[in-house]
Amino acid sequence: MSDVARTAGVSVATVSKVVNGRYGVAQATVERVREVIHQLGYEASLGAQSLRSHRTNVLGILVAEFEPFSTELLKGASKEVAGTGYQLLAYSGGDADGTAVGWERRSLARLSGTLIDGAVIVTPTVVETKQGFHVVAVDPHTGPSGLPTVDSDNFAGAVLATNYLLSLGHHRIGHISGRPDLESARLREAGFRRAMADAGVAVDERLVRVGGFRVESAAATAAELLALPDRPTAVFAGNDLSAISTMDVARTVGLTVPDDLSVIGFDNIPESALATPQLTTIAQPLQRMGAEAMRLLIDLVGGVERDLHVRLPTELVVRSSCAPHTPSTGPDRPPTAGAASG
Amino acid sequence: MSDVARTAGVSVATVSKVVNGRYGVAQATVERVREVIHQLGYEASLGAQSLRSHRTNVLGILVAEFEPFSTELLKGASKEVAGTGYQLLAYSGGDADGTAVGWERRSLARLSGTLIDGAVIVTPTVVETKQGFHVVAVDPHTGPSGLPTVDSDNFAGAVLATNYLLSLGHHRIGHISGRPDLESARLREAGFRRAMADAGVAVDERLVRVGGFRVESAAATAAELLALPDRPTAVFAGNDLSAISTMDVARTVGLTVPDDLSVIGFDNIPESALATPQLTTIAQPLQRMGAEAMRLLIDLVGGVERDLHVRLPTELVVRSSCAPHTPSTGPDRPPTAGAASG
DNA sequence: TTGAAAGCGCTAACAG
DNA sequence: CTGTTAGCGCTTTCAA
Repeated sequence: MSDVARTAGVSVATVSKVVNGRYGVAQATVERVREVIHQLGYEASLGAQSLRSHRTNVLGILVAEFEPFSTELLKGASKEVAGTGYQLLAYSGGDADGTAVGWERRSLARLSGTLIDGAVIVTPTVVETKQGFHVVAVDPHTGPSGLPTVDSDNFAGAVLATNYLLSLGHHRIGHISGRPDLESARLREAGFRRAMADAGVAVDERLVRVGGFRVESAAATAAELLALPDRPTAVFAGNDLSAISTMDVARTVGLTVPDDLSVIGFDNIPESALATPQLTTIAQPLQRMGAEAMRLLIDLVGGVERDLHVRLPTELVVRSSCAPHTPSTGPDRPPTAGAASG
Repeated sequence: MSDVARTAGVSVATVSKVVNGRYGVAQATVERVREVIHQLGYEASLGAQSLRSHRTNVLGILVAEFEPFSTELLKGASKEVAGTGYQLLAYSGGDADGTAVGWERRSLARLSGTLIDGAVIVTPTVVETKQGFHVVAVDPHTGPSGLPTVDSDNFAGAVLATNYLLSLGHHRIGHISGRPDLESARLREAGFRRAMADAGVAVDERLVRVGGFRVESAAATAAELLALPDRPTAVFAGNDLSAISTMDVARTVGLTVPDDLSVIGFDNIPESALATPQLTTIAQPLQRMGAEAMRLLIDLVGGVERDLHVRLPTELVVRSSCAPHTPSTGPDRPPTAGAASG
């Protein structure tokens, strides 16, 4: 900026005024400075600018890592933000294995005082709101209470998934649950149990295990499940990543999906359609969730009064990873003719 | 930081030393300060820190917008960066319609003096390198020359795509080309022409039109192509987004893909498998490209001597959007009931 | 071993 | 209308 000032023969203060369109600068000066700025390709440093002004027109989206779930949100957020005059800054603050708790607090602390005017945080577990700084949570720990939130109807989705499996005649249904600290994971398990109860099918507790929503941990859990003497004939995985992991493990131990094992996921990340076989799953409107979260944040920053909680519907997407339960599928059932249907 | 200093009964200078692990602080003081930092949940402001120290351990990845192409790169970059001690900051600096030229220069100028130690820029057209700041380009304007670069073998991929269409018996093949300012787009068109020439098939210039790599512009181009009295029987689209757009347009004008029109794309973004019908395409190893770009950047920042250009292979992914050319496929025939096969 | 002071690039008050 | 000055939160001499 001092370069610009020197070249244009004015002070940095004047340049600053021109850059920020403040009143009180002669038209001729404005034009001269503009010209120099253009020539020199000057652009204000985000760091310095925000340090001083506490307003940057940059909105943050904080994630642990850039995986399919968060990048889908990002696509939606990006579309929503286009044309609003805000820019988007996505920050990945998780560490190596993505398990470190507290990344959300750290990232927020690093960016919030400066740099960004507000933030969307993806699957946060603990976030104490700094006052005067706006935060929106997507799929958080605490559920609807507390922070402004965007999520989907996890409970209903889980019921949908479980009922679908039941309707195919499955009874020994396993559930690989997600991160126990996430409300969504708890609701999915609760939905699973509700649907089973409503159908009068007892849940075998040995078939319900934590998978943690991540590829490696879910694979370990799936391996345990499938090694059981009376293994499940169907698995409802807590998310698509776990489901895809489960299918991989099934293949490894010589099981064919969906003939020997039906698998259903949750999320409908694009990767679920790329899996072999293509994954049947419960769709969350991921991009829309990202967009809604940004909209909510923009409204908050702009002081717009509005509903602080957005819940979007889920739906069943039938692809090829589930099949009717047949006698030959079950390790424990005596042969019965015909496919069951509910 | 002054809060911490006050609470711990020391000066901010001392706190800074503790935070940065500098020598010359009594062990007892270190522990006391650490304790306070922990209690207060203090985290240094990225903005202020970088303004002063010019080293942040944050690497940037600059994109025009978060669409499927850049988010795939992001996934790869995220994995590569995990465990290196760097954090990833993705910045979307494009404006509303994503067409504004110069976003790369602006974003770079805003972030480079401070905030990030180096950057990967996705599909830049013009970038003047500031010395002392490391930049890696993915799929750039200028091709291999100039900046350190990561790209894929666009020419070979285009030949692959065209030959595949040719092998299915198509002769009237259209090409919806990409952004003329991108080397990749030019190479894809060149590959198309080469393959056609090698096969002794003349290119009808009316069937080669700019689509610009984006959904809307490609749709307009596709509409023109399909409205031609002697429309093509197959289209090689410059990227998957254009290809999917083309399929949408085809449906709109009553054409069935692949029976009436074969479509092949380029990129293999996850969305291509979600399209109906599933898109046959040329795969670029997108995530690997993102990872390689980060690796290259990390090496540059770390002063490692290495090859500054990485080119990765492309491959044909056959799905369901292409079919053999049959007489009934031609536009000059009256519609016939029944499937066009045999 | 510690703290006072200067300054990173910028903006905001105020004086000229 | 313009420039001088102070200070955002931090790091870094340098003196105590």
